[in-house]
Amino acid sequence: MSQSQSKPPTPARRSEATRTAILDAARERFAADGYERATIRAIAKDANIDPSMVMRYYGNKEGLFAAAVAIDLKLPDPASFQRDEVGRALVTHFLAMWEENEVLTALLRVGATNQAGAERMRGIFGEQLLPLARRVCPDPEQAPARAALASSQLLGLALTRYVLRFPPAVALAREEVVAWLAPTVQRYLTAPHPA
Amino acid sequence: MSQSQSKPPTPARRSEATRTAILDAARERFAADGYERATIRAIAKDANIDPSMVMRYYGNKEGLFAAAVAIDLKLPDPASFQRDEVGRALVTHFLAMWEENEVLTALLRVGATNQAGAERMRGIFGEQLLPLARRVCPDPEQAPARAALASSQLLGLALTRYVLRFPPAVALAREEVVAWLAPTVQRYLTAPHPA
DNA sequence: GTCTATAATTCGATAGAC
DNA sequence: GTCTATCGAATTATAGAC
Repeated sequence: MSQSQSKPPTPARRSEATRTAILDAARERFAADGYERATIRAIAKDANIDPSMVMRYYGNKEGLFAAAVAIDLKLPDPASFQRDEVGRALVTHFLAMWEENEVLTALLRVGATNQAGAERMRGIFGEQLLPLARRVCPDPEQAPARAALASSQLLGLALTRYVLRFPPAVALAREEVVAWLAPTVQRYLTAPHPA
Repeated sequence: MSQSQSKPPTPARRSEATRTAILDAARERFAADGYERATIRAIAKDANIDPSMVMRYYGNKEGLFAAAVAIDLKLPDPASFQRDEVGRALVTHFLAMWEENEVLTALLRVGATNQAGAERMRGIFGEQLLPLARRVCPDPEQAPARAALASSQLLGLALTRYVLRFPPAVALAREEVVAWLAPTVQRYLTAPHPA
C-alpha cells in the first residue's frame, strides 16, 4: 500500500496504529483461546509490540478485553422489512456478523468462563436485541422472554458452528441455516404465546 | 447417616469414596470456573484431600477432566413416544438432565475454551443424539444436519439459561421452555426440508 | 495411602533507563 | 513512546519420607 493517501506518521497517529494492532490481535487471541489462555505476552507478540505497551494503553487485562470486544450489532431497522420477515432478516444479519470478524466469537468464548464476559454478553443482547423485539412482538410485556428465546437459537447456532464446530453444523450452507432457523426466530418473536 | 447399611471401610472402599468425592468436586469446579481456572488445588480442597492424591488417581489434569465429565445422556427410546412427540420428549428430558447435576454445564463451559472439551462435546452429541435422529427423521441422510440443528437449539437454551444467565431465560418456567422449544426441535427432526 | 517439599514454568504487573 | 529487567504470585507436576 502506498502512503500517498495516508496521514503523516506523526507520533499521535503511530500510537493510533499501535492501538488498533493491539485490539486486532487481542480479538484473535480471545476468540481462539478464551480469556485465561489469551496472554498479554502472546497478544503483544502478534501485534509486534512490547507487552508493556499493552499495559500502558489499556491499564490491565480486563481493560484490554473491554476495549477489544466493544461491538454494535448493527441490527436492521424493523421498518426496513415486513413484520413476517423479521426472522429471516435477523438470521441473515447474524450469520454475516459472525463471519465478518471475530468479536462475537471472542465474546462467546470468554462469556462462557468469565463473569465480566458473561455480563458483557447480557448487556449487548439485552440492550440491542430487546428494543427490536419490543417493536415486532404482539405484547411488549413478553418482549424480554421472546428476545431471550431468539438469542438462545442464534447463540446456539453460533456455539455449535463456530465454537464447538460440530461437523454437520459447519457443513451447512448459509442459505440452509437461514431456511431452517428463520421460521424459528420468526415464531419466537411474533407468534402467539403457545398456551 | 448410619453406617449400618454401608460396606465396611476397607482401604479399597475408602479409596472408592475418595475417588467419587474428587470427581464431585471436580465437576462443580469445572462447571463454575471452566478448565483453566478450576485448579487441582481448589478441587482437592473441596474434596478434603491432598492435591497429590488427585494426581495419583487421575495422572494429570486432563485425566481428571475426562473422568469427571463422562456422561450418558440417557436419551429416551423413540419407541416410547409418538413420533410427533419427539420434540417435547427431548426438550423435557434435556431440561431435567441439565438441572439434575452439573456435568453438562461443566462440559459446555470447558468445551467453549478447551480443545479436549469441545471434542468431548462433539463425541457425546454425535454418538448419542444422532442415532435417535436417524430413527425419527424422514431421510436418514439428513440425520446429521437435523441432529446438529436440534443440538443448536438445546445447547443454545442451556447457554443462555445456565451459563450466560440471561435474566429472561432464567425466569422462564420449565413448562414454558418446553412449550416454546418443543415445536422447534420437532420441526428440525421430522419436518420436510424447507426447500 | 497420605503428606511435605519443591522443581520448573508461566503470568500479570511494575520500575525505571533511554 | 519504547524497551529491559524483574518482582511476586500462582500453577502443574514430581520426588520421596512416613
